[in-house]
Amino acid sequence: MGQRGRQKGSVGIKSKEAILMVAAEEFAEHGFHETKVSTIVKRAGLTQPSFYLYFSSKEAIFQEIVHTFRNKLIMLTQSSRLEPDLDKNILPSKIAKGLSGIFEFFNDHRHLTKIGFFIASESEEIKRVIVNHITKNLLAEQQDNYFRQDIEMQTVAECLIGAIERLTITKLFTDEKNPQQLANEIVDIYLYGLQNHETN
Amino acid sequence: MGQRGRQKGSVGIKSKEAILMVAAEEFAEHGFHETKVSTIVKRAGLTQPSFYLYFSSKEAIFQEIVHTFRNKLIMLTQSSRLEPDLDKNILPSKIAKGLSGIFEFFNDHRHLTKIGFFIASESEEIKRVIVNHITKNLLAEQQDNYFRQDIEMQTVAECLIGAIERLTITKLFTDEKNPQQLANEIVDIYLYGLQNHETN
Amino acid sequence: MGQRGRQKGSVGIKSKEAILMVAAEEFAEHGFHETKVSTIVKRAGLTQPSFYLYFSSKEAIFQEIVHTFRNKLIMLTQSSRLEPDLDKNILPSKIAKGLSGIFEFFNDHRHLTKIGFFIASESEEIKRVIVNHITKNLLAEQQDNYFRQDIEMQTVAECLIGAIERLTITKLFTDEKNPQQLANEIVDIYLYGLQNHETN
Amino acid sequence: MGQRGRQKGSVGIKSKEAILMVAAEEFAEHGFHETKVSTIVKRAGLTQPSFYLYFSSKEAIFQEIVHTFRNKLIMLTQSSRLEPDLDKNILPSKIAKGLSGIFEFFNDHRHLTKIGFFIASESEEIKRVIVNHITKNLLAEQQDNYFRQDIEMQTVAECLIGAIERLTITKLFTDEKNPQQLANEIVDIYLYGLQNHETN
DNA sequence: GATGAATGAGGATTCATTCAT
DNA sequence: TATGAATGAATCCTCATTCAT
Repeated sequence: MGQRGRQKGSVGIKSKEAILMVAAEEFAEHGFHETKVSTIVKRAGLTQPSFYLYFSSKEAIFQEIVHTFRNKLIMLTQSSRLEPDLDKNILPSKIAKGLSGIFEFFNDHRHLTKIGFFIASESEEIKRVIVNHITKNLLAEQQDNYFRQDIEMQTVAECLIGAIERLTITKLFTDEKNPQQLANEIVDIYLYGLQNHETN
Repeated sequence: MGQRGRQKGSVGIKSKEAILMVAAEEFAEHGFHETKVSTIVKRAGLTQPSFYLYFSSKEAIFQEIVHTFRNKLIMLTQSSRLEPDLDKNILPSKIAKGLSGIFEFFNDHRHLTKIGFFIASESEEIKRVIVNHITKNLLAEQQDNYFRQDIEMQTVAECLIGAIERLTITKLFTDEKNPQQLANEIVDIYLYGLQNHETN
Repeated sequence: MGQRGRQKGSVGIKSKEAILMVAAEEFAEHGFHETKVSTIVKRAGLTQPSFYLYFSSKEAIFQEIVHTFRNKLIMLTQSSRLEPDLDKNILPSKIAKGLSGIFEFFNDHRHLTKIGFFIASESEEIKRVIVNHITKNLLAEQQDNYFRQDIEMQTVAECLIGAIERLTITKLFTDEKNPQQLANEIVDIYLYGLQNHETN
Repeated sequence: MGQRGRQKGSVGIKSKEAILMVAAEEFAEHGFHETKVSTIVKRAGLTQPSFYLYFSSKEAIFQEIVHTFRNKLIMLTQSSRLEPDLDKNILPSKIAKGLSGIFEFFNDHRHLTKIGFFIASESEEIKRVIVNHITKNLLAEQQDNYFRQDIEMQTVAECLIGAIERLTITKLFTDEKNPQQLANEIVDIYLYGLQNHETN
């Protein structure tokens, strides 16, 4: 009621979502080329022409998935800006919270993450988005003297993304550790370093 | 007469190496599926059947490249075992040396690195090899009390690999930084952390 | 209650005519195969299933259009029979009138003409209809001694149709000349020939 | 001997020609869309991939055929320029010769003619080429006073092409008349007209 | 050691058409 | 009278791979 025109009914929406869901899984698991449209539609309970009712091509649905991931990720980072003037004692937990948010997000969207972070050719650009975000936060904190002044923060951000990436694959997606744990460990390592202070 | 059967002469070797070289470049740049045998041989100045004189399949040449990378990498790690009982003061430079060795290696084999580290499906396994190697070294040093006792070294190793990975792509392969610089920065970050010690 | 079953109401008729109109245009412009049912209905403001409410197939609507053209054309030719015993002096204008009638008709039904005369596989047969008609008229006039006796009138008729065809495309449909002009020119050429009589 | 490099051997040439031959026949008989690549190669004794060894697409082979026709036709018209200063008495036979050359050509290349003259979308442009050629010749003769001065020669040329077109289809390709006959009849009609001179 | 020629196998995409509402 | 949703049936085309020389 109130909705008119070529609006897709709920049935169509369901079909489209079924396709998207299956496609994400297939792409995540087998990559772009080894994923067949025929497989996607079969698993979604449809036939090939139906696929083209909702997506103009295999390339298009892949892009749609990548963009979904990218957009969600950008929203996540934007909602997690560190406010300034925080107490130094709670900085670690603040950072941990940000990191665990990312891990949480990855955990909740495993297929999307695999695609957008590891399979898509845009993955480099997507990572750059987060690196920039992290860099910005780190620089602010560095200026507030929370961090050492002699470190290049973009490099740190790259290291962090790398760490996140690896831990996501080897610990998070294998269910060995949860987002909170991973965030804490990263904070611990990156904030205090490996050096043994006691015997220092 | 001294040569029997499939013994490859120098001409054949040259052809094979031409193919391998081009293939590595193509695979590195376009990935496995988007690299066509026809392109490889064309660029190598040969024809398609010749390809199969040297490699049983496209899959096979890809594997050969991946294994070359893997083996070289393993050799590298094995040659860089940290000897025990080192002076704490030179530990950082020792570690940096190991890291810069890795970066050096990656730098010298950019195509292979892209393939073996980012494109091959075995890349996870390959990374595991290095992670294990690094972990072993870190554990030894941890037991020798050089490092904090409360940190899980495998996690550190994963972080390191992630950092190496990212910096390789974003700094090394873009010629922004050289192996030595990257190694030093990593050591600095991971050893001492971001924390501002002075104001601590 | 007075309407039973498939009786088409005025709404349906309008839809059908909208489809026919668009279809004629599309077929005329793009030919049979390059015209898509989806395009027709979209332009007619309807959906694909509606199309099949009025036409059993794409082939069917095409045929309907072709037959419409064919029938109209036959009606035209039948209404333009030359009455016998006409004055020799007005023969040219009589013929011109017949020809201009044809051009007029083509001009008023450009889409139909393109389809029925140039696109439909039945176009040959349709042309034969006119050729026969023209031949009949020519023969009558030939017997009445208005025309040379040593000419095969069917050949003349074929030539005329060819001329009409070409001039329709290149002069009429490009709005370079009007039906009357074209008719006159044809009469002039065919009746008196190219030969220069004065210097003869 | 003397030939080196990527030159196609005679076998390949034969295959390509076989494909071309069959394709011309199929296109001529069934049109572009109803002609399937699969049919062409099957009839040529090959498989589908072989088709793409010689032609980049179905569209491409069609174009190649059309261009072949177009080029041959242009060569024909260029070789048949009417020399000036001819005797008025032999003008008819000169013109007839030119026409019969065209009919001859069409007769020798029936498939090509059907494609290039009736099926290809470029057919209009191709006809324009000949119309221009004929127009040029006619104008020259008109200036030499062989023809009436009060006739628009481009219109005549269009009529001639139309006549040729129709007679080709209905008389030549049905083997009812031969090129010479058709040429003569056209000359007779167009030169002297239908008018009965005797009773004039 | 090399190639001209050919192919098996498969995959994306399109389009006319229909079903259920 | 009309449509959202779906599909059967093709068709073009690609690519790794092989055969015969």
